[in-house]
Amino acid sequence: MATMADVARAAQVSITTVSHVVNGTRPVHEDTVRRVRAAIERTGYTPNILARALARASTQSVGLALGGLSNPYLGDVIAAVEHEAARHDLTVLVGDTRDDPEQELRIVQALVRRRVDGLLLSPSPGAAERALPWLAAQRVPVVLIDRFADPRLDQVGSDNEEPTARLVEHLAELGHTRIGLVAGLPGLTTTAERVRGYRLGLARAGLAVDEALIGAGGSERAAAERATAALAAVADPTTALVSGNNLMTIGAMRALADRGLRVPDDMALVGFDDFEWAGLFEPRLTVVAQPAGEIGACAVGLLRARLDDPSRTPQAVRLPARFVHRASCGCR
Amino acid sequence: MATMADVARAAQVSITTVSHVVNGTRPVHEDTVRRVRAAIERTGYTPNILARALARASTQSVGLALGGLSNPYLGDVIAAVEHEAARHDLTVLVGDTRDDPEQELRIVQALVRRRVDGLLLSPSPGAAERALPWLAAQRVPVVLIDRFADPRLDQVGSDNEEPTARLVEHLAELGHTRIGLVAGLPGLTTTAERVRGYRLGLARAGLAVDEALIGAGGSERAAAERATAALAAVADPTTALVSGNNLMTIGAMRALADRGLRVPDDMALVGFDDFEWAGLFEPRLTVVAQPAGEIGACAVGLLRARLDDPSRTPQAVRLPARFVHRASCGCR
DNA sequence: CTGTTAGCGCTTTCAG
DNA sequence: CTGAAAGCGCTAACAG
Repeated sequence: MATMADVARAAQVSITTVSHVVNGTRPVHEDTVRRVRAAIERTGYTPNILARALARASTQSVGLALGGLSNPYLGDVIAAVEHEAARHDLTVLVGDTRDDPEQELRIVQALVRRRVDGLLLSPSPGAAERALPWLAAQRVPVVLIDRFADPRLDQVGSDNEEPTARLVEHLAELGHTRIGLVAGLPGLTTTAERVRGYRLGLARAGLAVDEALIGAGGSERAAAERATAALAAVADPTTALVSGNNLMTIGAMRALADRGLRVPDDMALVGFDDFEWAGLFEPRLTVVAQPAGEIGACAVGLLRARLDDPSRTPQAVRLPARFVHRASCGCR
Repeated sequence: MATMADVARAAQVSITTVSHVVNGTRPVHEDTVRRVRAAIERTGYTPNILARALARASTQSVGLALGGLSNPYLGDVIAAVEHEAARHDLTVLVGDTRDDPEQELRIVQALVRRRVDGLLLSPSPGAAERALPWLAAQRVPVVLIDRFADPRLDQVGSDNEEPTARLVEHLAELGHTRIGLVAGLPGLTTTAERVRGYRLGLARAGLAVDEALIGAGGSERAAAERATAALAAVADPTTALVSGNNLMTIGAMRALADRGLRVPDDMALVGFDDFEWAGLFEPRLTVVAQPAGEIGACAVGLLRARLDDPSRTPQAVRLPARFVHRASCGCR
């Protein structure tokens, strides 16, 4: 594969000059430019960006470490991050932490070994014990995305409490008094905040909290199926359910369908997270949509800001979620 | 950030020795190993794999360029490729060609600039004019995945013709005589093969081909909606539909629901591609499942084989698809 | 068992 | 407007 030296030889100029025409880093006589470009063409030269990164001590890339890449919400976040990064000539390297602290550490290390300029991380429960301290020791610029974990770091995520409360209130207004929650993984700030929102919503509606109606959905589909089945079977059962994220919503639907319960007639169902097919299911799902695009863009913005001023004081940004009113709540 | 030189100094050994204990590339006295490991610990050393790649002339990474990363089928392929790659200490860099020849070329170039050791590419229509010739000129090892395009390259994909024929025959056995096809993007080998399978299935069932029943679904949801609507409205309309891929199946369902047509009673629907939620829709979808896992693993295998013997003769591998019988075909 | 040394391909002073 | 040369962090002969 052709190198700059090959091009230089072919164009009868120094490597320095080739470098400068490739990067536009200093004025070069236009005839020379032409000769160099021709030589590049002729040799089929393709820059080696590893070598460039080594010499420049910057890879112009950022790492993005998330848990559960197959989650469509995260897909939107990835797309947004890549879009925003591309606008600033940054490449994105993504890795899946699987929300496991050890795997998270491995992924984060892999990214740092690749010398990403900074890192966007959705901290797993346990990040504070493994990945975060390691990153701090390496002095790698980090911004936390989607979930919050450490005020000493820049962080950005959706508002969780208020929108969840709103979901509950909506159900209460429809006359429901036994409203269950399929809650996410304990240890995630998002879970805690959404549970808080659930309690808040009940309180606002003048409803008491029945701890038996808070099911452990584990942030994923299978556990949510079990939790939903349990919630549909308690004494004086629930007539409405709030699900804590998209995967659990799917699980809840599956569990309800399996027991012959129809949504919304037998059980109203609303959830956190919108997803592409939420409007395709029957009935169409009423949900709270996280601002995935804004979150991704904001995260990149925060990282860039920190990159060019490492001593900036850390910010925590909350972005508002959107209530998407469809039919699964029981409204016509 | 600590370098090998820092570690060497801290451990009072040469850089060479540090390199060898880090990589296990030659025997080192165990006391020395201990000293070096301690120094690594102490300095917080993290290897710079860019520098390593530059020195070794190998990045131990492969590029994976696909069209439409949000497609769940491709998600499975990606997971399989990463899994198989990881087993051989290879990292995967993925890029989205959006099935656009220009974007495809850009992505492929970006990957080569990163000096991936080889490339897995799902060729867009038009790859033969842009990306493929460029790659050939660069002499980058390439294996084509999912779609076929050039016998001079290694290629691997699903069997398309026979499974599609099987879908059609199944519908015919159920008594359908007006069977429509929502076909994919022209120019893709997968599309052509599935259309061929459709014709073959009709022939085997003793049914004539009515060209009016072949709709242009464009391989994506929106076009498939339009095509489906049209197929449901032709004179002597179809009573059963075969969809050419997962996205188009979604579009077909949407279009049918919008016109109040129930599956399978008013219109039977079967499709190519299984996807996570195919069993969640009502009715559950009867589909042909591509062997995404095997395809991904095989692609990595072919690339590795070529990497260590560039003069190997190119192989084209067809992997069998699986018929997943559920309810949308109208069977009880 | 360990160290010296010459690169890998590129950027970037410094000098002209 | 152009070039020589030092060096980014690491690997791998080669020599001992």
